[in-house]
Amino acid sequence: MARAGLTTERLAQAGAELADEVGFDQVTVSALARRFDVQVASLYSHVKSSADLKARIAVVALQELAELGAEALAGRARRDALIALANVYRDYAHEHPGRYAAARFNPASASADFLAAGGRHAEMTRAILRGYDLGEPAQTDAIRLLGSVFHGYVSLELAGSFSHSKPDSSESWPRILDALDTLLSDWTSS
Amino acid sequence: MARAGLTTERLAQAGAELADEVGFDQVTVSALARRFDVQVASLYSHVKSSADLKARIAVVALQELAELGAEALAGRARRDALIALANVYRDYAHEHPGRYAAARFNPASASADFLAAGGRHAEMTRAILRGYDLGEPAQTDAIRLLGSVFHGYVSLELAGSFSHSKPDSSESWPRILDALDTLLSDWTSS
DNA sequence: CGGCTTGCCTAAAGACTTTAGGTTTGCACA
DNA sequence: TGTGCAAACCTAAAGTCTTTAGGCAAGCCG
Repeated sequence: MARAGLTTERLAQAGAELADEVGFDQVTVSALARRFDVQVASLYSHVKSSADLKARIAVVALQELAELGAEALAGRARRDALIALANVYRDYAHEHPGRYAAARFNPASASADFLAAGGRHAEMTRAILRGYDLGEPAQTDAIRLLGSVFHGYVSLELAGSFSHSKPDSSESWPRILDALDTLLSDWTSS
Repeated sequence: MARAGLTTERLAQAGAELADEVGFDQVTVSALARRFDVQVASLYSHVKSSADLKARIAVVALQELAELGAEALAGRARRDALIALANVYRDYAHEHPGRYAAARFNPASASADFLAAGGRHAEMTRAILRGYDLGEPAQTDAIRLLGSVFHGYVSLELAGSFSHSKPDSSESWPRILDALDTLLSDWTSS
C-alpha cells in the first residue's frame, strides 16, 4: 500500500483547509485521518494531541495573516495603513472563517512559533501608529483599542450579530475606520 | 431512592455555574449529570441535546447581563452611561468567564428567549447613544463600534492578549472609554 | 388505596481521543 | 544488489461523550 506521506506540516495545512470547510471546532483528528484515508492512530506520530493539532493550525493562520498584513502595510501610513490592515483581517476572516477562528485559538502552552507570530501582529498595529505620533501610554492604549475593534467587529459580523439591522455591515466598516482615524489624529492624554 | 428534582431551569442554572468553573466548552451533559449525581440519560428528558443545553445557558447569561445593564444605565447619560454599561460587560466577563463565553454562543436556531435577550442588549447600547444625538446611519455605526470594542476588548483581555505588554489592561480600559466618549461627541458624517 | 404520569434508570450504539505494540515500506549504505 | 533499520502506518483496546429506546418506581390525584 502506497503511503500517504504525512508530515506535521501537511497535517496543519490540511487541518486549516478542513477548518474553513467545517468550522474550526469541528476539526478533529478523526476527520483529518479520513481526509488522508489513513487510520486515526497514524496521525499521533505527527501530532501530540488534538490540542496540539489545533495549535499548529493556529500558527498556520497567524503566519498567513502576518504575511498579508506586512504586504498591506508596505508603503502606507496613517489612514491608508489603518484601512489596509483592517481590511486584511476582515477579508481574511470572511474568506477563511475556520482559519480566522484558529488564529484566535488559545493554546495551553504556546510554542515559539506561536509567540513569534503573535508578536508580528502586535508589531504591525504598532507600525500603523507611528504615523500618529502618540506617546506612552497612549500608544499602548491605541494598540489595544484597534485590536479590540478589528477582532470585535469581525467576530460579531461573522456571528451574524449585525445581520438583523439595516445598513449592511460592510457599509458601517469603512465609516468606523474613518472614525478611528479621526480619533487617533485627535488623541489627547485625557 | 430520593429524586434529584431536575428541571430544565435548574439544569441551565447549574450549567452556568459549571461553565464558570471549568469553561463553557467543557460544559457537557455528562459533567452536569455527575454534578446532580444522576445518570446521564436522565438529563435528556429535560434538555433536547448538548447544543440545547448550551443555548439555555446562553439565555441565562444574556438575561443576567441585560438585568445588570439596565440597572447600570438607570439615571445615567452620555459618558456616565457609556462607562457604566461598559463596566457591566467587563466586570461580568471577569467574574463569570464561563457565562460570558456562553453569552457569545451562537445557537443553530435561536429560541424566542434568546432573541428577546439579544434585543435587550442592542437596545441598551442604543440608549447610551440617545445622549449624543447622532442621526442615521451614524447611530447604527456607533452601536456596532461600541459592541465591537466592548466584546473585542474583553475577549482579548480574557484570552491574555494584553498581559504581555506593560500597562495593566485595567488601566487602558478607562482611557479607551474616554476616547470613545470624545469620539461620539465629535462624530461627523464623514 | 389503586392508578397514572413522569422522573430517573439500565442498556446499547456510535463517534472521538489516546496509548501500546506490531508490521511494512523504502531509503542508506555496504 | 541486497540488507538493515528508522519511520510510517496499522490493529487493538480502553476511556469519554452523545443520544435513543424502553423499563421500573415514586408520588400526586382522585
